[in-house]
Amino acid sequence: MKKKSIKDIAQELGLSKTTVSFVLNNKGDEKNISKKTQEKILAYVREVNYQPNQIAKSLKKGTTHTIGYLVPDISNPFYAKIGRLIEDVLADKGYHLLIGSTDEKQEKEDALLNMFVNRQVDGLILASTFENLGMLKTLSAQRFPMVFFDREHPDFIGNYILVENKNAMKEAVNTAINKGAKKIGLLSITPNIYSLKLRIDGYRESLVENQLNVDEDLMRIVDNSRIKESTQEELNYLMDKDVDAVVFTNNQITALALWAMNINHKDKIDSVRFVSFDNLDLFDYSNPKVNSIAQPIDSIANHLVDILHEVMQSTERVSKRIVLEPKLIERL
Amino acid sequence: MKKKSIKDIAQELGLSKTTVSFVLNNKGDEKNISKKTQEKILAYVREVNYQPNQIAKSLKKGTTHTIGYLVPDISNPFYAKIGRLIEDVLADKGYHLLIGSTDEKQEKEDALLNMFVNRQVDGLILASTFENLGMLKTLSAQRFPMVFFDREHPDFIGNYILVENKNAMKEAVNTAINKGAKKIGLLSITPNIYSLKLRIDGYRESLVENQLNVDEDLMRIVDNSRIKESTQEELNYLMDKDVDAVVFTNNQITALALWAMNINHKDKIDSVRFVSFDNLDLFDYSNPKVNSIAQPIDSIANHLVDILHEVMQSTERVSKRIVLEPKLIERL
DNA sequence: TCGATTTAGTAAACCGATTTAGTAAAAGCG
DNA sequence: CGCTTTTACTAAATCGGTTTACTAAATCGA
Repeated sequence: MKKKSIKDIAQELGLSKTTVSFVLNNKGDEKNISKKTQEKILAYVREVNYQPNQIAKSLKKGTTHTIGYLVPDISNPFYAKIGRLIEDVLADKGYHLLIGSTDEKQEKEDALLNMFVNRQVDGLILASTFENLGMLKTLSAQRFPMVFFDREHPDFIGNYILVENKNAMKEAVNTAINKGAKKIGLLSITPNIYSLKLRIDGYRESLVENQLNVDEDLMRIVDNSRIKESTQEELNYLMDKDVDAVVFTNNQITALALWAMNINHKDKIDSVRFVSFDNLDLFDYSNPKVNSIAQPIDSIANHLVDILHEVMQSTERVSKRIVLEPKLIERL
Repeated sequence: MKKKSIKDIAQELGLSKTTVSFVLNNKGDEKNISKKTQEKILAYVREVNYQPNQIAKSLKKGTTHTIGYLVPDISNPFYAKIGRLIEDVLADKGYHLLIGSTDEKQEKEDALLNMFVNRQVDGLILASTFENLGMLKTLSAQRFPMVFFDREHPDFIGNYILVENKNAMKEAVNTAINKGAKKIGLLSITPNIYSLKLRIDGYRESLVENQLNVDEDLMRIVDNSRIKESTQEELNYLMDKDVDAVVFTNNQITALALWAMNINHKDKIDSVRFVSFDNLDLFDYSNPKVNSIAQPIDSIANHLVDILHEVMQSTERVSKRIVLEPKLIERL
C-alpha cells in the first residue's frame, strides 16, 4: 500500500491528472470544472486521505515553503527561543524551519549555506559570523531572501534586525556605577563580531563618562575553544583583582561565570555585581542575581519574519536595518 | 544568471546529461566514462561551482536526507540540547533537521506529522505526546522510520530511547530523606505522559519504603495552560504546609518554581530541599541549589541516531527499547 | 578475418506534481 | 440553421535530476 499519487487518483476516478490538480488547488471554478466533478474528486481525496508530495510540488514551483535558520548554536537559549517564536509565526503561513548550527566556524557556515541553497529554501534567517562575506555577497547579489539578526557586519549591506548595543551597555554600566560599583571588570568571548565590539565600547564609554579608570587589564577575553575553563580562569583573575562588578557581553559567558563563581568564590557572591548583555530567565533566581540587558525577543522574531516575507514578495532589492531597544532588567 | 542545471553543463560540454550525472555521482569508472571526459566534467563543474538541485534529486530518489525532529518545545533546554547533539551527528552523515514544536497539542502534532511525511523526510525523531496513537500506528504500519525518546506509551510498540524513571526518582527522593527531609511535597505538570506517571510512582515508593506518610494533598499538579501562575500558586500552597523538600517531575516546572521561590519565599530558600527530574546547568548556581536527575543526553542523542539509521537501512521491522540510566547530581 | 566483447557514450523514461495549449461538445445568438 | 462562445476537460511539456536500455566504434580472441 504505497502512497497514492495524483496520477493514481485520476486513474481511479477516470479523470485526467490535470483536472484533479486544478480541483485540489482550488482552481476548479476558474478552470470550468463542473461542481459535480469537483465534489467527486474532493470526496475521494478525503476518503483515501490523499497527501500531495511536497517535493514534487517544490520542484515544479521552485518554492519549498522552507526557511533556513542558521545560528551559532541552536541550543543557546537566546537562539532557541527566537527559533521557537519564528517557528510559530512561520507555521501560520505554512512555512517550516530547517536548522543549522555553525559553532561560529566559517567552514560550517559555508557548508550550511550551501546546503540551504541546494535544498532550495525560500529564505534564510541568520545570525552569521560574517567571516566569509564572499558567499553572503554572492547570495545577496542573486537576491536570495535573507534577514540577519543579532550580529552585523559594517561591510555587508542587507536586512538587519538588531538591538541597540552600545548605549544599552553604557546605560547598564552607568546603573551599576550609580549603585556604587567602582572597579568594574569585563569578561567577553572573542569579539570577532561587531555587536560585541559595540558592547565593549559601551562599557568603555560608561567608565569614561563616570571618570573611572579604564584599565585594559580588567577587560578579559576568554578563549572560545576552551570556553568553560577559560572563563573560570579569567573570572578568577578578576576576583583576585578585587573588582566589585563584572560586565559580560553575552548570556553564554554570564552563565559560565555564574557556575565558576559558585565553585571558586562563594564568599564574594554577595559583594559583587553582575551585569549581563542578554537576559536569561534564570537570572531571577541565580546566585548571585544578575542585572541584564534583555533583548526584545518577541519583537525580534516578528520583525524577522515580517521583513523576510517582504523580501520574498518584492522583486526590488530591499535593505532594511531595524534597531530595537533592549530593556534593562534590574535585579540587585 | 540563473542557476545552472545538469542539462546546461551537458550542453556546454557537448555531452549528455547521463554522462555528466554518472561522473558527478562517482559512477564514471563503473559506467565506462573515459578518464579524460571525467576530468573535463569535474574541472568544469568546479569552475562554475555547480550545485545539484537537491529537490530534483529527492524526487527521483525518494529520499531527502532530512530528518524530522518533533518535540513539545524546541526552546526547552532539554529538547534544544538533544536537538543540537542530533544535528551534529546527523550532519556528518549528510542529514539535516526539519523541526516542529507541538506544545503538547494533539492537533499540532498531527499537522506536523503530516507535514513531515508530505515533505518526505527519511525518518522521525520524536518526543510524542501519544494522544493520537492512530496516526502513529498508521505510520508504523507503513514502516515509516521513527525513533521515540523521553516519553513512551504502553500501547504503542516502537523504537524507544528512554531513561529509567521510577527507580531514578525513588533513589533521588531516598537521598533527600537520608539527608533529613521528612515532609516532602511534589509538583508536576499534568502527568498525561506515562514517563511522568512513573516519576510520580518513584516518589510514592520512596515515601512508602521510608515509612513516611504519603499525603495526596502534598502532590500538586499544575495547570498546563497557565503554567507560570499555577506553579507559583501550588508552590505557595506547599510552602504554607511547611514542607522541607519539594520534588519536581521535569526541568520546566523546577525552573518556574525557582523563580516563584525567589519572589515569594526568599526566607525559606536555605531551609528547603529541591529535587528535580531533568538537569539544568543552572542548578549549579541557582538559589536554592537543586539536586537533579540528569538524563545522559549525549548517550540519548547517539542512540537516537544509531537506531534511526538502523531502522532506515533494514527492511525488517525493528522495535528496540533502550533504557538508559540517569545520574543523580547532588548539590546540597 | 569475423563474431564476440568491451569501451564510451546517449536517448528516453521516470519521480509527482503544475501549467500551457488545446479540443470536443454544448449553449448562445441573430 | 450556422456561427461564435462557453463549458468541461485533457495531452503533453516542464521542473532537474537518475536510471534503464540501447548503440556505435574499438578491441579482442581464435
